[in-house]
Amino acid sequence: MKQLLDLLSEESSAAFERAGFDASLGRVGISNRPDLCEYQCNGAMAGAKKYGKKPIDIANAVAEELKGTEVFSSVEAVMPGFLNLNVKEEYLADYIRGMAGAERFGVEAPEKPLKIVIDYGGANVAKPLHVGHLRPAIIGESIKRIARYAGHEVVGDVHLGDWGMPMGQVITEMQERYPNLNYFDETYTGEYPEQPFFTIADLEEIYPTASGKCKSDEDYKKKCLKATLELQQGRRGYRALWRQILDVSKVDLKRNYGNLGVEFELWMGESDADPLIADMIRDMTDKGQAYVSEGALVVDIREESDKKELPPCIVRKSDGSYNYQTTDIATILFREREIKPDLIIYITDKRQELHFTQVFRAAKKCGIARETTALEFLGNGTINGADGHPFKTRDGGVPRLEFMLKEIEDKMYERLRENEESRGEEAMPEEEARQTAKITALAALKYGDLSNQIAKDYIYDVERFTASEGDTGPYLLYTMARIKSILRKYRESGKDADAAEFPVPEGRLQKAICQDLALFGRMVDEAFRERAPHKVCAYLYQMANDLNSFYHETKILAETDEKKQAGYIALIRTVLAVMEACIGILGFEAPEHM
RNA sequence: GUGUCCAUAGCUCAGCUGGAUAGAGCAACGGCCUUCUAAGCCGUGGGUCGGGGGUUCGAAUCCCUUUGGGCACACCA
Repeated sequence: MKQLLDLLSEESSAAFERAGFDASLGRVGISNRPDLCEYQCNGAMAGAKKYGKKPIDIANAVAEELKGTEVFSSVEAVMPGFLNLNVKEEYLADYIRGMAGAERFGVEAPEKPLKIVIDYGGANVAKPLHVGHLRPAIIGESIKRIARYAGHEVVGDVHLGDWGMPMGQVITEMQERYPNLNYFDETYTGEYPEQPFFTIADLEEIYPTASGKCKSDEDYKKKCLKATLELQQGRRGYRALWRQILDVSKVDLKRNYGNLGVEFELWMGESDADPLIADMIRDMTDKGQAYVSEGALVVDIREESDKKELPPCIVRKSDGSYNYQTTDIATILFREREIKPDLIIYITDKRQELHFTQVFRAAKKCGIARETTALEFLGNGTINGADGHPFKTRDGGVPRLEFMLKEIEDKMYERLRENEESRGEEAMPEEEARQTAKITALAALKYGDLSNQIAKDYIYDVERFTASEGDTGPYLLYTMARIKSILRKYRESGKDADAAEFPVPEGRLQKAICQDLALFGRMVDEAFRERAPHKVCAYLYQMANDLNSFYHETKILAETDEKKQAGYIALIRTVLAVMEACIGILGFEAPEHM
């Protein structure tokens, strides 16, 4: 269905036309002075020059045309030329009834839905997830869901780091430790064991060890580079070992992403693009797009409009191996062949922007990405500690995701128990309390992250995110738990909460809630267009605020007028449903009770 | 050095394609639990929107400049 503001704009635009002005001036927006009106139109001022009239005269003329419409309850032209509008309660109620009865609250799929690939994992095989993976995962999952809700066809790809130097490092370290294993025997031609000889815990120890040695030991680093190259060139034992490392790692990664409420449709990796690389490189070379420079094969990606000379894109290193620019370009080729997307969105730390600029340009220049495929980089800011520097553990290490989650879950569990006690309630069974704490913790973490703009850094503060007050995830869930509690009791009294009809709002608070509800579609649209989950957060917070004010003032279950009560029930039921949809596209859930 | 992003209340952040008196939360202070979850609600105080210029009827928002900071800048991802 059409968005409320569009409907209001149509009314207003028609009035501009009837008064002899351009319809485009009629755009209606939300009032920035809620004390004066609900909606406003500033077109009279914009049109003053064009028509050589005073803004207020235009506004007055339009206001005259708008009087007596079905839509507005009041229309007022005020100096210097604002058009202040209020909407009829009945109109608003009808609109929301329409929303409530429609699929996805009236959010319509676009005429031509886009096929979108979102690349937001970036996890590396053999390395546990850490702070750095948190934002891409959370943001990517949310953008994926927003895009899907907006009616597009979307798949998320984890795009595992399974083909670069870290693989060579792990293999090298294993070879150092267990040189006699037949994986390392180049003359061996038999089968390799089915079961890996190592666990995820081993990998988590081996990789950092190898990585550390590389920094201090040149010879060791050379071995790693060599192993990487040989792996990529297909050395049999290495491939077998690599496959096992991959399998062990994937199980662990799936579990960890799962705990974050993050799911990928595709578990592709850099290695999946590998078979395409040789032909791709040959093609680039044949066409003269790639040439040798300082021993490496590069693609020039400079453009006239550049303010700065950009370094070329290296597609093959001077030692003959491929780096992540190669695999990223080959991955685009892979996606073009297999998926043919209209849009690929990459979500990674914003520090990688130059890399993606190079990759995108090279892919376009070499005709690997079609003209019509939009390649988009969405760089996220870093998570900082209280000191404003990248978040670290006490001893200066990189915090692991698992431990961060655990910390925040424990915090929520504590709060839950404290609140039960202060309310004098019966304590929840242990298992339920843990589960509730888990759900709430994830909401606290994700809301704390997503309520910030993507590109900006933010300060990670467990105390603040889990806080019992303010603009937090728990606050939203608490609001929802309150609604659920009322609905539950209403149903327990034998009444049908779903049968209640949405009421014509009475009073300021109810109307405010209705206005919030009516803007849902616009919010989804905006959140998708601007890739801005924080707009969903802001919307939710506004909604929760208005609902809580209403909640406080109106005793719903004590209401003796049954019809009135049913109206209240319909109101809060609708709010709950919309809030559910919102947290759904943010990527978290609400508990029944907290 | 070059490019790029950022700078809004003591702290953490919003501010919709320029619009009326720049908004929230935290912290501070003052109210509200015999009634649906007080993880709540209501209120008070707190701002030269980093500085300076410009465009405009109108600028936190657009342009220029300046200061301060983050980040990136050929074979690591």
